[in-house]
Amino acid sequence: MATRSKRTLKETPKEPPAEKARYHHGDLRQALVDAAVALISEEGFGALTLREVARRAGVTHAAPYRHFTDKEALLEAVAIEGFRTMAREMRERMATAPQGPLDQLSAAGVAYVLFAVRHPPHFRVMFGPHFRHPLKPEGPPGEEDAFALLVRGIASGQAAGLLRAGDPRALTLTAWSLVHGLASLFVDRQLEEAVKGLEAAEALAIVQTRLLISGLANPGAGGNSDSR
Amino acid sequence: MATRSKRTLKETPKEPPAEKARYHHGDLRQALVDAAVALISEEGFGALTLREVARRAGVTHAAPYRHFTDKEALLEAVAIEGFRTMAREMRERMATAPQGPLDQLSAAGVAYVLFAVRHPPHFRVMFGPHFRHPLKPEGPPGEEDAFALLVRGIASGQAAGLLRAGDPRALTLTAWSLVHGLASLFVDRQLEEAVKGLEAAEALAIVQTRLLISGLANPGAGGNSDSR
DNA sequence: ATCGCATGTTGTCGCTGTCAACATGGATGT
DNA sequence: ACATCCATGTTGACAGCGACAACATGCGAT
Repeated sequence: MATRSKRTLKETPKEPPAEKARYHHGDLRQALVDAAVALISEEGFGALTLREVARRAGVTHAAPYRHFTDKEALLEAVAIEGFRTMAREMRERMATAPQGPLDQLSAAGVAYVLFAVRHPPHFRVMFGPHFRHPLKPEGPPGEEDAFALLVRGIASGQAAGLLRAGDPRALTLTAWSLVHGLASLFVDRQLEEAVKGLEAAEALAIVQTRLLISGLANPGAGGNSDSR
Repeated sequence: MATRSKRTLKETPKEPPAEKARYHHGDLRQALVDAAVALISEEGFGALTLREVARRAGVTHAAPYRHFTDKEALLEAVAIEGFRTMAREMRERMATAPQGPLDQLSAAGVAYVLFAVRHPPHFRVMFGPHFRHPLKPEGPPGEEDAFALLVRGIASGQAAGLLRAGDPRALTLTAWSLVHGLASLFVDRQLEEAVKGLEAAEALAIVQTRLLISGLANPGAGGNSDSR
């Protein structure tokens, strides 16, 4: 088997890029997470098996237990990776969007939906019925998670007088529900087959977030958008 | 136990209410569905086992295979029951609500959310990652499903000039996403623990649907609601 | 060079999903 | 009335899975 030699370490006296150790395998923990995501994506949720994940990672059936206490712990790692990736993608899209509060909010919402479309296994694990506790997002300290980004977007819009006044928590929940619902409908394939491409999903997400934002706009203000 | 003839194929002199048979057990098929729902509700999704379901129904471990080809088929039966119940609850709430288009739409949305809060196992199975095909709602002929009720609510609102003009499909998707997202967040326990009661959920759903509807209202029309 | 402990392996157990063969009894036709 | 049929339920079996214990290996600190 021409797989990557199990030890890339030979020398590499400089390998502190954080994360876990890399003893025999290299980075089995991450390899298991990746294998789990690929397996869900290819074979569906029912095919997710610790033993198959181990097989794909090239180790025996009990090796995963050195990194995860049980199957649920592996899924939890997938979920945490998903929360971090989602927040990162939202921040990235917001960075390349116009800086007005409403456009920022729209960018956050669109990125939320697109994350789900691009990473269905992660999204399903994050919000699926696989955990006992609600499972907090828990990103690296100093980084805003997806929910915080929405909260900030709503607050900025209200502060600028572009969004209607009122309990910001209610408006935030409206925005969150809309993007979460749209993302869920995409992932669960409830939408007409017409919108199956990534571009179609993006276009739909843009239409929906703009529609919502214009609905939540301050009736007293002039326009519906702050970038045109 | 009131018996009911099994097949409608032969003669069915006086028993066309359809449904399945009831030989030895009575109505094992429905008993298995009920047991599955109770099991998910009590022990969680991971505890759902065909053998445990059979145990709870008082039959041996292979009996379910006389009614369902496999575990997925049992879940499909749960999902179909859920779709029918959801549509029925929505119709019931709409029947007791004011008859204005916007109040009807709001009632449909609130009932959608409340169905999820009241029947989390059904909701999760309906929209979970448990099936290969999208799984069409499929209600009894002549009865509108949940989506059709939302479509009709939007169309009525637009026809009455109470909702903004535009592609009705876009507005319908907005409404569907909002209620579906709110329902999903409730079921997956992503919301603050503050709103854990049924009344709190209902109040929140009412606030959210009204907020959405006022956002989608026709700016040309006078008020936001048609019942006050 | 040595040793310890993290990492990976082997073997095992109970449980599950699924199938085949068998048993039972209610419905059916004459 | 009665023999029969077949839908329903049972028994037994097999492979695969999650999880654990005991064992083996080798990296890294000493």
